[in-house]
Amino acid sequence: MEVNNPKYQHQGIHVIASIFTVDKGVLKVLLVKRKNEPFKDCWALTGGALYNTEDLEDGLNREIYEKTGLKNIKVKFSKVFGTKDRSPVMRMIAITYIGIIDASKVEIAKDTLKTSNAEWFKIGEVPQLAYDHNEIITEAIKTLKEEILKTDLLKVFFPNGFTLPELQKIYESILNKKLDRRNFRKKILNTNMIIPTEEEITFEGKKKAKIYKFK
Amino acid sequence: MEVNNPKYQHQGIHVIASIFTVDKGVLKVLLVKRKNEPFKDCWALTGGALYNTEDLEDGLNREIYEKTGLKNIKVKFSKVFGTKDRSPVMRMIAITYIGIIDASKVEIAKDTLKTSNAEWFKIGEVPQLAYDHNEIITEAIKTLKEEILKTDLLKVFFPNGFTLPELQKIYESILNKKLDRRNFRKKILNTNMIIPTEEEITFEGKKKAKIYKFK
DNA sequence: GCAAAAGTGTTAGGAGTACACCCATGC
DNA sequence: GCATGGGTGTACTCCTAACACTTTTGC
Repeated sequence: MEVNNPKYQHQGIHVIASIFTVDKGVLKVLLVKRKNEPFKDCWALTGGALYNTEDLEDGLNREIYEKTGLKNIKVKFSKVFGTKDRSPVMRMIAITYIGIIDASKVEIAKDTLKTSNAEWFKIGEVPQLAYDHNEIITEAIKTLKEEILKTDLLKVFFPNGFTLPELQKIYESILNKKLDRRNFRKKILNTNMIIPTEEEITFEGKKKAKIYKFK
Repeated sequence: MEVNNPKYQHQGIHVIASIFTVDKGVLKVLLVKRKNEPFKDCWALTGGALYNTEDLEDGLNREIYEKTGLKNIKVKFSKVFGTKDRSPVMRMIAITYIGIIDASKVEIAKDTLKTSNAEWFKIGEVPQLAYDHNEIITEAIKTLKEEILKTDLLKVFFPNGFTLPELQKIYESILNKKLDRRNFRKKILNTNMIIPTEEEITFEGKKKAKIYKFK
């Protein structure tokens, strides 16, 4: 290929993460306010231009760190966005991911080199965002709902184990629907992703609940 | 973003298709021989550098056309390949797709501006390819096996309808395993993707078989 | 009449879903 | 003793997978 062929010069790769949390039973997504053009002062997802020296997920983690101070976020691929006009500056392809963290356990940097604010927004109260980030979130929520039942993404909420009612609450918040307690137990125990411990704890009720852990 | 920042200058996007066919019960993939560096004279998948003026699938179809003469191939997204060293020339991200055509119904251009040959290779007899294309094919076969049961990708083989034994043969060739005739019928009829016609035809047997069509 | 393929039905197991009652505890 | 949430079992449906015999027809 010809490195300087104008037909495909000035292209770049965005790596973008929709970082979610569940806060008091409500699914939220992390947005940052941009300091720079394009879309100066707009809210946006975390992410940015991939460097030549980085693999995709490494670049994404650098971007997340630069814009929020968060380190080593575990992400899962969601979708590719590549329409030719999605960036006003130059041709950018977006490789998008989802991640989930426990907002109560981390400190988000509100002011960085590139951002002037950072907030958790409820799904449904997300403002108009930079680029095609609104569309990216829509797809990210789909991916999240699919992945959550197949993976241990929720581990971040429970470093020291969890009771099934606790876990179910998180599932319900993300899927945005009530689940039957008996069916949830059967399903989650059948996945082989979690194992019971000998410990018990009282969570919301008066009766003790058994503590489980992710494998 | 700074257009001339060297950290993310000279990046590009590959759009790449693993184009499959089934030929006498054998799954094959289309490869072309490259005329140019890098990987001059190597076999490779169809595809190439996306232009700034094109959406992803449009660019892919242009590349397929330029390298094989094939037009309007229906493709499905497979996977993203983005390790930093996957191209020796510059930083390239590959957005990969699968497609399927009936090799007996098309003419593949063997000599083009960019290719000196084109051949169908049996899966398992694919040579060492350019870039990471061997790995791309491996993933593409996975995607193909998943998509084939959910989509009407196989329509291309049967523009005038098909009998269930015929369709089953193709499925078996792609999945690389025998299927039970009764279970296959039940499953495929349940998908609601095909409808029976009033016509019948003899295919391999002596008894007539009913002709179906994709919706 | 027989070889070769087309067509068909039943059963068993697993996953999902709907649903109701008892248990342990704090107050 | 009662309110609150934790824990459990059963029945139905649907999907999957295994499996054997009859039908048609060309030779």
